[in-house]
Amino acid sequence: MRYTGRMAQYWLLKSEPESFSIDTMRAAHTTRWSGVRNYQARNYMRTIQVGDLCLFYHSNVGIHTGVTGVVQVTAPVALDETALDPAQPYFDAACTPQKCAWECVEVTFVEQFKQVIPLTLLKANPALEGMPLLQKGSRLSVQPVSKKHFEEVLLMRTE
DNA sequence: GCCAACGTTGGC
DNA sequence: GCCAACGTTGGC
Repeated sequence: MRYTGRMAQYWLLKSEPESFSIDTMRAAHTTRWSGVRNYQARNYMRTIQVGDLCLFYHSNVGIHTGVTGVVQVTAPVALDETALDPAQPYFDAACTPQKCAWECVEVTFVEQFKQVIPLTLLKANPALEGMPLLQKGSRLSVQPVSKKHFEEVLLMRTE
């Protein structure tokens, strides 16, 4: 798939596949990217716009760690309702429907790579130098990706 | 499972 | 507002 059209911004969304994988994402087709409970990640989320493209990253899975696909933002940032529900793991007692720190966007599945692009390969690619994901200590589950780096990652996929 | 890096909490 | 203690993330 090629990406053309309006000027988009690019992001990387992290998920442990045990809790939400690219397979689940593909099956769901569309989902709200809920559960982000970090202010810096939340701040990035607030600047995400409909049409923006996101690399889908599997974290914390050893050699399977890496970029697994692409999703696209299909609805703007809004209240993360999982913060209001005491039954949810991401419940936040400080949140009310009127006032809540946590927000999320809706994303829609675009593509799943035939093979994961592993973190080791990303790190070995000089064209990805400076990518926030590759910085030491980088833990943000929502982080920006430059157009150059986004396109470079797509060049590394097998499909 | 280890542990470095980072974030949050709370006593003072 | 400082900072020690604690909790979480995530690569390895």
